[in-house]
Amino acid sequence: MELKVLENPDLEVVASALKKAIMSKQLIVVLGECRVDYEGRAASRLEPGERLVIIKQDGAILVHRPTGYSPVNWQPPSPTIEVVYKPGIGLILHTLRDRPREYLTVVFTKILLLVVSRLRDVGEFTMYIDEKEMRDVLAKNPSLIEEGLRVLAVEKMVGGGYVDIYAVDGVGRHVLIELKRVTATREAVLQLYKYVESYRIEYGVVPRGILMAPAFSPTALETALKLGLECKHVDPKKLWELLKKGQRRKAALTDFQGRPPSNGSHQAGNI
Amino acid sequence: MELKVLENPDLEVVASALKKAIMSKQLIVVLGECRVDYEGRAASRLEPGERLVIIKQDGAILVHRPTGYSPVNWQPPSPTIEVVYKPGIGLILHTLRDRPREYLTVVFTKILLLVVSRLRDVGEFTMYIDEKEMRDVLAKNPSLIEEGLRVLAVEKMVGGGYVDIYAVDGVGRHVLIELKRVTATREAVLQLYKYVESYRIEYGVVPRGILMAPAFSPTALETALKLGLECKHVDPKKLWELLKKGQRRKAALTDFQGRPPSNGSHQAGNI
DNA sequence: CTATGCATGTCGATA
DNA sequence: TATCGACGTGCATAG
Repeated sequence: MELKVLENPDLEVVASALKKAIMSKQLIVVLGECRVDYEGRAASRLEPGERLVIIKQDGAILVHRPTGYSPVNWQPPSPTIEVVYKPGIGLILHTLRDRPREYLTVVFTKILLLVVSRLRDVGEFTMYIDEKEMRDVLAKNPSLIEEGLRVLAVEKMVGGGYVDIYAVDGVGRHVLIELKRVTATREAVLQLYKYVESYRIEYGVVPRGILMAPAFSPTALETALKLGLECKHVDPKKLWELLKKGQRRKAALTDFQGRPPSNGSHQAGNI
Repeated sequence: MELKVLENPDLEVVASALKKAIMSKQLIVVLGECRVDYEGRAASRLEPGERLVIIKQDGAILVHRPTGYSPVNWQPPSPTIEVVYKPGIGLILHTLRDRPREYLTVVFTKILLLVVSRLRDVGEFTMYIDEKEMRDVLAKNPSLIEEGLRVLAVEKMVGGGYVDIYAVDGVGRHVLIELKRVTATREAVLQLYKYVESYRIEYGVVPRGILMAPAFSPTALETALKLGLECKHVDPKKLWELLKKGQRRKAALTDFQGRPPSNGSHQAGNI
């Protein structure tokens, strides 16, 4: 891996190094004293201080202060990054993007460290469970929602949007299920209500509305009660375990395919 | 400013340097090959690759891939960070936080660069205009919303939430105004509708509902029309200019206080 | 401390 | 391309 490190470099030296690094789409890390101006959707100014500035290989720019999760200033991958050294003023980094039109200007007055590199990163990123997977697990195991439930569709178009699960319960009533992976707020209840109302208007039948979430805010519960909607607890962790088990089983099947099972009849009972 | 830079260091050396740096709350930047496991609200795995890992002075951790704005994995400022070197496995960085209970594990198999430093950053950060400021400017200049409007309150409690501006129009009708700094979606309309409904139930009067935003999505306009809510254009930039003018005037007053104004009567006309 | 709503939200999917 | 909804959203604030 290429790696260039300059400690306490001259601003003019950094300027030319930066231009080259940006041109060749390398990763740049700068520790230095700077001030930052931003204008676009909002507008901000950051007075001078020592910061960590990152220019990524796709042109994304992050200005980080020494604490906190989020960058104080940033620009998503932008095509045009300008570097200018002005004696007496400093090293100016200027970026511009359209849609939305926004600019970000970083003016370095002192550079403590410049790192230029190119990272090779093809490692896959997997999120084990998101709302979609929760939905699929529940759709495949409707008894987790309610005994006797029969799933008719996932992501059914109702009115303007899509309800997560569409089903019929044990006594034949239509059921619309909205799913949340985190604590459900009043917003989620209103979203479900919107579906229930749209469904009523469209089909002339009042369906049951079930909101499933690991927890509910008080206002969510209150609103659901008022609107005649049901709240049901669901444990994402449990679904995740189920999903993992399912994947492991699938993996196992793949692993063993073509090999005669040593005790196939015994295993079959569990599937 | 303290600054330690190690290129291609031994994992064991890095381990002790990291422990010391974390103990003394310094800023750490690592370029290296690693894999990452996360489990908490969700769960994820990141396969090996070269990444930029940052440990901030408050214990916040960011794992960045070579492209994109957002970190692929992270942990907000967490009190407990563990560093262990296991020969044959690698350098393990393990962090845990409660509320929510989440852990993040980074396993380095190769370190290309280690930077330890301490940034001094007391520069002030100013955001020129956010929704709150837009609201205040509009409340102080209600004619920008509608001629003859009289503002009764900002952030008035209605039902569960707070409506941005509460006013009475020229013919005495009550008005609820919801404000958006960006393009208003259907969600914003529903939020306003919630306020209007709550108000109707609470006071037995149907108020006007006005949604103000720089732009409206088609579904927002459609939904607003259906629900009898009004959409009004507002230009954040214009409000920002007004705000700046107000602040400049205020600044000017401060600057000149105690000094006899040279042309006070002329200025008064504009205030 | 929890609940609520904003954010330069960002990001992906979809029409 | 614009819109929509989810997010390990993070974050400040009000109660």
